[in-house]
Amino acid sequence: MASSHSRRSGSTLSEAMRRHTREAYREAILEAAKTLLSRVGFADATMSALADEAGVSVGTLYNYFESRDDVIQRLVEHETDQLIECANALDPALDPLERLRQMLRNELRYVEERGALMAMALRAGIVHFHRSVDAEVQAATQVSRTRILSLHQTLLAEAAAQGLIRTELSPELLARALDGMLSAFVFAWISSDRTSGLGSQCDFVFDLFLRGARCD
Amino acid sequence: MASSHSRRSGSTLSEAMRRHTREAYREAILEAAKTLLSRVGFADATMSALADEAGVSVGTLYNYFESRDDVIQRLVEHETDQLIECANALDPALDPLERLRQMLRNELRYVEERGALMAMALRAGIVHFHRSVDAEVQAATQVSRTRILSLHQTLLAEAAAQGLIRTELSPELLARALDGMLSAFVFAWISSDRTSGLGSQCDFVFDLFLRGARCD
Amino acid sequence: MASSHSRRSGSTLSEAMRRHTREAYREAILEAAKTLLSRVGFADATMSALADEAGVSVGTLYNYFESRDDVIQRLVEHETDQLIECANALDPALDPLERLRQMLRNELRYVEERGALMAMALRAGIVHFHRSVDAEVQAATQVSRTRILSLHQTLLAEAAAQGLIRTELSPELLARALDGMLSAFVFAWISSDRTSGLGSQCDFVFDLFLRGARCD
Amino acid sequence: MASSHSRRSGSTLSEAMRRHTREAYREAILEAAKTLLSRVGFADATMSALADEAGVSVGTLYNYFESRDDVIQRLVEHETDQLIECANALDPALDPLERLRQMLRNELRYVEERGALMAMALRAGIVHFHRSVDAEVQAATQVSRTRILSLHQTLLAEAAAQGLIRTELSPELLARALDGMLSAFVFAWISSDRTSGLGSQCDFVFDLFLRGARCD
DNA sequence: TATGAATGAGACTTCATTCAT
DNA sequence: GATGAATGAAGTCTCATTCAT
Repeated sequence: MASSHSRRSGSTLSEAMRRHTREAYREAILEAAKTLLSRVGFADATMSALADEAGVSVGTLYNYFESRDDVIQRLVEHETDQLIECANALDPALDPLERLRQMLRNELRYVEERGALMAMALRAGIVHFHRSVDAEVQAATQVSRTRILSLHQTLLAEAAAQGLIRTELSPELLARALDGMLSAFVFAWISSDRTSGLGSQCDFVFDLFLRGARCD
Repeated sequence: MASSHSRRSGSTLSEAMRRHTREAYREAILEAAKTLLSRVGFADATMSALADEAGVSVGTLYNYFESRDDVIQRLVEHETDQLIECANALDPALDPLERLRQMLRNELRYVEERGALMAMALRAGIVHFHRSVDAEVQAATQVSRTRILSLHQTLLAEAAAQGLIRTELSPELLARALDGMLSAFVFAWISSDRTSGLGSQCDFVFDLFLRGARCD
Repeated sequence: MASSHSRRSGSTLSEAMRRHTREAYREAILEAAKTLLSRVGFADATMSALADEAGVSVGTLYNYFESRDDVIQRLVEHETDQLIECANALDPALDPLERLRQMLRNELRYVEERGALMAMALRAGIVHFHRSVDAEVQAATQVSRTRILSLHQTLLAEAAAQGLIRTELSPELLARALDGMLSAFVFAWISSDRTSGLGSQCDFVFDLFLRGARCD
Repeated sequence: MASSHSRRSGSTLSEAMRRHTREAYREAILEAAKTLLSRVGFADATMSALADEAGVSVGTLYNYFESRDDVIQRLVEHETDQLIECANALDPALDPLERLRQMLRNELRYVEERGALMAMALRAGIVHFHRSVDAEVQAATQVSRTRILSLHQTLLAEAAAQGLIRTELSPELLARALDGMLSAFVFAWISSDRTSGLGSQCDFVFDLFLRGARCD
């Protein structure tokens, strides 16, 4: 009745519904992609396997994404967004180092709960190595990774400004080192049976980062 | 008919010769593989490309290696062997931390000089992500990686025993963290134009590892 | 349940209206098809593109036509009808050769104005070559083509009867030859920038044809 | 014995043999392509069908040609070469018009004997219409077609110079018209059962052409 | 009836591996 | 042993057609 006018931008109801459905599909496919990638790796995450995982046909994937690379790229962005959302939710009243520690905990928890492989890829730029994952995707991954790294870096710079950490150390290099350590633990966790709490190792890493290994 | 060589007799001499020749071929192919992988990545390192690089035919590759995966696996092992050889050549009179620092320097120099990609694979288990690099290869890579890690770990344990580093810290976890930091710098170097000296960053990392970031 | 329209009763009025609407839709779709085919060729004239061009949904196309091939077939017929309509509108008082000349001019103008590709298909049976344009469509195209040819042929036969052209030449073969010449010029025009007037070349062709066919 | 030296460009025997075999394969594939295209049209001449026709595997096709388009392009060139070879074999002592008539006869005989469709494509530039027959192939086809047309055109120009045909008619347009007429008969022959002699119609066409083009 | 998302057969192409010479 | 052409499974992507809303 009300929707009989095909005015531009009108059709509020069914239009919204359609958009909502589409978005749900996209999300479902990305979710399936994450699961699949975690299970079989980039390598065997073929479009056919992804279709199976998502419970749709191959053609449907191409109704929502332009190509295999597009799926990966969107997934990387999607995951990054979620990580950064977590980070932004931190209490700004805390001192920078405490906020950083919380953020790292979040990231590790995220890895544990959500999807190991993607997070790892985010951390390590691993997408780089896969055939037919072309330059654009790699660049996008690089961007995602940089977005997270700069959050860390910013907090480290703040900490330096407040005299909490040594000022002669470049925040950029510090962030890189810190990230590397965490990545190593993520790798180890993934290669293991993934039972031990990954989050609990955050303190070890962060403490080592702050105090160093040397005897006082 | 004409192949009188393959008689049973007189094996000692020609046998040794044959073995020697075979070994030389294997080495040459592995060398070519390293070069090729460094240049084009796992993705485009097809058997055909490898044959070209090595200056032999595709068929010949299969006379020396069982499969593409086998080539990769042997290459990883081969490279690991060389790294460990370097490590073993270090002066045992030095204190453990100094030996460790030297060893890390070696590894970084190795990355710079020999082949970024392979070294990275060694450090990060990246082989994991490539299609058709199957479980066995991944396991072998893991083993290689563990062999290097345990050298680091041993030195850290020694250092702890001599009271040079905090004893309440697990050498295993310390080695993992240290490795992660270095990996991060290797990644960064590879992703950059690879001009800045990678070796020079060893001290930054090792110093950070020892002293920590915090103000005194 | 709600669809009270499809009751058996009161068919006359609404039935006519429905039929009229349907016909309008069909025409609109065929018009869109002609435009699209002229612009992008058979190859890229997908059903989706046709739906866009016609401003309807893909599903709607299938409410009016049985298949993609059906659309093409009906289009060919439709275009042929129009050409023949033009031909029938010619002044019957003129002598046969003059009527033929007018008809050829009409055809060429039609090509210029309406859609190069379709017309070319009509003239040359090109539909034959496109994948998934199946035998039935080809046959229909052939029929359309033959309908036009026979008009030419009829006029030539008339001309022969009136002693205007040599009678020992088969009107069928003459028509074929004439058609071929025109096709060649159509092809050339299409392959060029399509700026030069195509219609103006009609006289060259027809004159060439006549001075050969004409009685001495 | 003699071939134990792997000198550059040496290995005369096996090298020549190999080249010969390769060439034979290429020819066989092109021959199969011609047959297949004649039978099923461009449309259904898939690589898979071509492989079947040639009695090889799909992969083998790609050892000899870069792509499907490449096959078509080479085929067009190949056929053109043969046609032109025929033309060049004509007795230069004959007068131009007689040479032209012979040439046309050759072409028609060629169509009858060798492969209708390809020849038609050559004549009509039909390749233009097929999806995924890209610009380069079309250009190549155009070139091939032009090569043949210019031979005709040259002979017509000669004839004009010798006062055999009207000089006020452009040889280019004459050639085009002549070609169009022949094409029409080729089309008709192909669309028919292909039993009637095509070659025999040459005289009809050429006579028609001449009595129009000829000086009074 | 109109819609447009889902479907899946099928096209082209790649490349690890085999095998006849 | 060395060679390199043949093989064909497998991958990505397209698009005519169907069907639930």
